[in-house]
Amino acid sequence: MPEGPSIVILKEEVQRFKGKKILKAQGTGPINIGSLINRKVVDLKTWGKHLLICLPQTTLQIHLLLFGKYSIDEPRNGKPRLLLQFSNGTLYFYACSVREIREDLDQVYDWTTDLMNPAWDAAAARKKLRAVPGALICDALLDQSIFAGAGNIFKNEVLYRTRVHPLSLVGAIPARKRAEIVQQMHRYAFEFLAWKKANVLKKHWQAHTKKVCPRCDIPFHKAYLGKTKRRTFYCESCQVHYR
DNA sequence: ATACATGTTGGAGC
DNA sequence: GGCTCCAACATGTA
Repeated sequence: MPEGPSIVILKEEVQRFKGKKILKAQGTGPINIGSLINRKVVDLKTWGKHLLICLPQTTLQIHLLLFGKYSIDEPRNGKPRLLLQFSNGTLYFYACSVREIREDLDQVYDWTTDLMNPAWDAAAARKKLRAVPGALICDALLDQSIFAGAGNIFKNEVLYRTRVHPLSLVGAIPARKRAEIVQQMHRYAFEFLAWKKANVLKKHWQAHTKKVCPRCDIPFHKAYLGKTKRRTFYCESCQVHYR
């Protein structure tokens, strides 16, 4: 469910509620549910893995985390974390984090960090990478303050495409190669979006969950690497270890 | 059925 | 005070 492109799809699916008034709201958690009634959805945005439901004066931030689910019109089993009913349908969110943001969104979010946003700034990402030479690249690619919206699939696929070993030190990777990684992160975000929409995302995985390197045919390594200790699939032979 | 998975946070312990 | 590490959370699937 949750990487940035999937949240963009979610935003597109809920567009019909933009401009609509909340007729009924239910939920658990820190939100004052009663205060939502009769307020209008003035905009729908995303930043990284966050869906932002903009109301006058305030914004609801939905993060689906690892297991979050949503549905439109058809409730699922269990109690929704948030339910919003409009004249033209009902939106349900389950097992997600729901927060309220009262500050101006432009103060809270740096839109240039979001891979999916037109404001995405590759040069800024390169600069942030330059600033963390001691980090492992497998951790840096999951850093939401550098690549908002990227997740574990991005990490595995982009490191494989660019032939970079996940344990490479950011500072040891040549600047040109780092630039290529940044560019591929952005490119993969939009390929992910297109493939997910066409229901063929998994078919295009070259490394993630794979057992054998499609390039040289030797077995992939699977390990839980970096500070993030996330599942990593890589080829010791094809991916260069910069250290 | 036990483990694992597209993720983040909050608090303990340095 | 700040950094790091780990437990905790939530749910469907193999």
